[in-house]
Amino acid sequence: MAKAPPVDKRRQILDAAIRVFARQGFHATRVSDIADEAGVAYGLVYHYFRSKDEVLGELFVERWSLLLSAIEETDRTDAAPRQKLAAVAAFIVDSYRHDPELMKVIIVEVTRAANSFGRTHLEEIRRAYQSIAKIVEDGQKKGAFRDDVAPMFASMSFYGAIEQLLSGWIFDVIPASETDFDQAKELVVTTICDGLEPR
Amino acid sequence: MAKAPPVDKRRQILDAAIRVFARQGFHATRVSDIADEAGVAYGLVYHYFRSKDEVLGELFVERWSLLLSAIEETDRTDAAPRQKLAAVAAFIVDSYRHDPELMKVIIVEVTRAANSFGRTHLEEIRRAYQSIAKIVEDGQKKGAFRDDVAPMFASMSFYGAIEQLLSGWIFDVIPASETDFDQAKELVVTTICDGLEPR
DNA sequence: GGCCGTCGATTGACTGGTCAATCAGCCAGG
DNA sequence: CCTGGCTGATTGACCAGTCAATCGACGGCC
Repeated sequence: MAKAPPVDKRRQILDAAIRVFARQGFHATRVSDIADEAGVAYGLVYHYFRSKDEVLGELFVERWSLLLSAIEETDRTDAAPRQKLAAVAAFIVDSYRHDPELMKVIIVEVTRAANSFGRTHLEEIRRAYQSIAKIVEDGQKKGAFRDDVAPMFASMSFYGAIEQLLSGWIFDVIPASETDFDQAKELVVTTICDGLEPR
Repeated sequence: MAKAPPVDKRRQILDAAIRVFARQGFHATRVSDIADEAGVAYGLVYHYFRSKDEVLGELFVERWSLLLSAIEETDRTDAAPRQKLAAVAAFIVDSYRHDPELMKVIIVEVTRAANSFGRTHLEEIRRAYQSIAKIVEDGQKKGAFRDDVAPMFASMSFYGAIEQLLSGWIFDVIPASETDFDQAKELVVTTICDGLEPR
């Protein structure tokens, strides 16, 4: 018999951590909560990770590197700048649609918590802003975007708008249905590129 | 002799808390840190406040109610919708310029930490979004704004963009000089109202 | 004036409970 | 029988919140 695929306990712990962090928040979860949720002994968490922080760090890095690749990948495309922004927005919104718990953890505990834990990852977060800024800068060179707005500034506004929407969904401030997701993707881009005032 | 104005220890504690929270973050500050910074005995903090949370809560409510009034006040004005948004942006940016430490604490520990502490104040936070949404809705009725964007959605994008800029300043992701502040006020409004694409 | 009682403000040592992290071994598969 | 994934009781540190004691301003009373 082929040896039973050994359940990957490390993965099991990470997945359990997503659920528990999403439910209780990072600070309020004890390492024993993670172990219990994973159906694993307390000590095993420390066999695979040096600390509770490292568990969260791993979750963040896993997903953030995907985002970084997605942005940079998109930028290499020869699509119109506006389309590139649309692709980035779609990727982030779809990430949330696909795995809301993980995105909640990343946004709430890392991205928007740069003071405590996130400080460690500021460099990676900044890199995402920078990549989006590059798309904007490129659009300006091509005359597709007005050039009186600093690219980094536009990038922050764009990303900030998206993250605020995710936060709204996460905390039930605004409704979150499938159609809301699709509209959101489109409307962020419309808002940022066309503006609120009629053309 | 008029009796010397008794130093208001309560205020002294609140002001010390702003400094310490801004420096170390809420979770990392011990109540003794606040007391030390205020030059006051440990127990006195508990004389004036029921808990460490209540200290932070007080700081938040004090300032957030100002923001709320400012937005609602602005809305009562008969200025153009775009001008109203500009006024709101200016108020927030100026709040940061005037007292960066307090704004850092509010944003990092409450507004962007809705999971842990901020949950208690979700209602007040939502009210700010709602008030901004009202300005947008009004603008749509007057034909000043396109009406195919949900007001609440536009509001979240607008506020999210501003908050992201403040976060950028707070964590030194983007430079923060006096001229940056002034430009930011203007550019958020330009971006949101006119869009990035040339007219 | 001098004395005393009251009461809120202030002090800081102490307690109780919580958890992250360690570590001494267990056991299953080779 | 040996290796290393796995176990979970234990330890040690940390800290929020309590509380009993002291201080000092003020007013009433002789």
